[in-house]
This record gives sequence, structure tokens and C-alpha cells, in this order.
Amino acid sequence: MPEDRTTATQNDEDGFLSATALDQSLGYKLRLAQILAYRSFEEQMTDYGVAPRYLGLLGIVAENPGQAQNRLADSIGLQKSSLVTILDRLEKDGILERRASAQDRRAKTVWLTNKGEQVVAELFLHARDHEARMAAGIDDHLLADVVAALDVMIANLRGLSD
Amino acid sequence: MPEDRTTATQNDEDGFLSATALDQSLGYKLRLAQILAYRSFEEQMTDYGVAPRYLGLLGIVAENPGQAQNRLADSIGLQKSSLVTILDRLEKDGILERRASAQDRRAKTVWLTNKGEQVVAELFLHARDHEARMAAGIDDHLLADVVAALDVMIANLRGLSD
DNA sequence: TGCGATTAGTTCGACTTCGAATAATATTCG
DNA sequence: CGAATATTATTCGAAGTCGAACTAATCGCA
Repeated sequence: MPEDRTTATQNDEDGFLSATALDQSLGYKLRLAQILAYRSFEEQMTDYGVAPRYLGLLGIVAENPGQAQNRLADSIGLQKSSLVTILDRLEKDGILERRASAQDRRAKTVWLTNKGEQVVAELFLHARDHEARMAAGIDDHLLADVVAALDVMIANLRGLSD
Repeated sequence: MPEDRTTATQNDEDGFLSATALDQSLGYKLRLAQILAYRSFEEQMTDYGVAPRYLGLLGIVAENPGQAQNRLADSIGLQKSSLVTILDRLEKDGILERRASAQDRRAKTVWLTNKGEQVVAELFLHARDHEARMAAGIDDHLLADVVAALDVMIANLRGLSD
């Protein structure tokens, strides 16, 4: 499809619109990269229900068994109310389970099931492959710098909202 | 609140849970950074309705007046059906307007209003400030590398879904 | 020890985004 | 030229996330 010449445009090289004002916009690029990354990964992971979308959460539960819901929600950047239905579905799919806390009768603790551990292990293998394709052409040293920079931004943003 | 010692945990330095498996996970960090960045920015921009959330879209419309809805949706990574209510609300707030296309009776073209141009200019000033705080401690050269790396990832991800 | 403040999880209505289906229109091809 | 196919925007029900309000429980302090 030839470029639309009826209105002034600035295409990037693949037919998507862009804007000079956004060229250095971190927030915008984070959002776009995140939307595309999650959609792409979830499209490929068709046998795992909602687990691919919440692999970050599941990874944290795997290495921190028995944590409370509010801590998990905080850690992945979602509201505690959002976690209710997320955990409902992961529990229904047999990926994790909630247990009552021995220390605090208000609290629930969250644990992976045996099936959950297997699913998480498989999804991490797929995720590694997907990330290799996402990051193709970026050398390892730069990639490590990007990850470190993301950590700094996350820490800064967390500090902004205190 | 002291560390919870009843279950094995791996805290990071600010009381948020983490996981070794996620330390190098680009997808997860993109998502977390994006959630926190947008929430933080939107919390500060209390006088602008939904415009702050869609500043990326508005920036593209500003520099590409008169584009079709599906191209805008593709460019910001959302489904065309999502754009319908987004444009409805931005139009209702007087930020932009849709016009019928002269070339294609199915299509609508999207234009900023005068008010929209002003709002976008103001929001970009605020966004620049917000991004400075988000990226505090990251030197300019590394930041440029991060932006470039995000562009490569976005291009790779777009290529994966074709 | 009792009480006020705070916390943990849930509910509910609202907001944001998705994907299938639809109507209208444009394009392609025999 | 007409039928078949593809495209654009919209609708609608569903999924994902939010934030206020609520109940139950805990904590800290006088």
C-alpha cells in the first residue's frame, strides 16, 4: 500500500506512524514494547490458560512460597483487588493454591502446586526463547545495561509513589 | 515492618519480592516499569481527563494529522476496536475530532483541535519532567542506548506478529 | 485492657482493552 | 461488469485492572 499522500505523515520504515516528540519518550516506548511483547508471548502460549500473562507473578511465588497476597500484588505493580480474580483463576487451573495464614487470620498465603511448578518451568523455557527473538540484534553487553537501567527506573518510580 | 521470617523469601531492598528467574526477564521488567510509569504520570496529571494516558497517541496525531483510525491503532499497539471508545472520550473532551474521509466513505480521519494542541504541548512538558525523574541516575549516553534498544525490540516484535 | 488506627482480603461498579461479528465500502479478478 | 474478497469502523460481550467501601482481624498506645 503506497504511502498516504493526502495528509502530511511521518512513517517509520514499516508503515507504522511515529512522531519526533516520541522518539526519546521512554514511557511511550516502554508501553509499546510491553504491549507487543506480552501479546506476542501469549499468542504463542496457547496451552497454558492465563498462566503466561502472569509468569512474573508465578516466578515470584515459585521463589517466595507462602507470601501474602498484598505483598505479591505490590511486587508486580498491581492493586491488591486485582489479585483476587487473578489468583482465583490460577487456583482454578490448579497452578497455585491459597492457604490460610497461621500467623494472621486475615491473611492468605500463596503457594505453587506441583503442576504449577512444572508449568512455570516450561513457560520460563518458552520465555527465554521469546526474549531471544525480541532482543535479536542487541549485543549481550547492551542488553545487560538495558536490564540494569530498567531496574533503576523501577526503583525510581517506586520511590516517586511513596 | 520486619522481614517475614516464616517462609523463605528473597526481598529486594525496598520490601518488594523478587525472583532470580526474573532478574534477566525483559518482558517482566518492561511490564513492571510501564505499569509504574503510567500510574505515576497519570496520578500527577489530574487536570487533563484521559489525555495523559493517551499522550503517545496524541503525539502521533499531532505530527500526522488526518490519519485513519486503524493506522493509529496499529501504531500504538492497540486493537482498532479499542480506539473507538478512546477517540470517543478524547473527542468528547474537545482534544481531537474525527472527520469523514474524502477518499473512503468507510474511513474516518483524526485531527487535533486547537485545545488539543495546547493540551498536548503542556503534557509533553510534564512528561519530560516525569521522565527525568524516572531516569534519574542513568547517564545520557546509556539512556540513548536504552531508547535505541527499545526501538529494536519493538521492530523485532512487530516482525514476529506478521 | 480497651479502643482507635491500621491492615488483609473481598466485593462491586467503573475503566481499559480485546476479539468476534456486523454493515458499509473498496478492491480485485475472471 | 459483476461477483467475490478484503477492508474500515462499530458494536457487544468478555477479560483485565482499578479504587472505594466493606468485613474481619491485628497492632499499638494510653
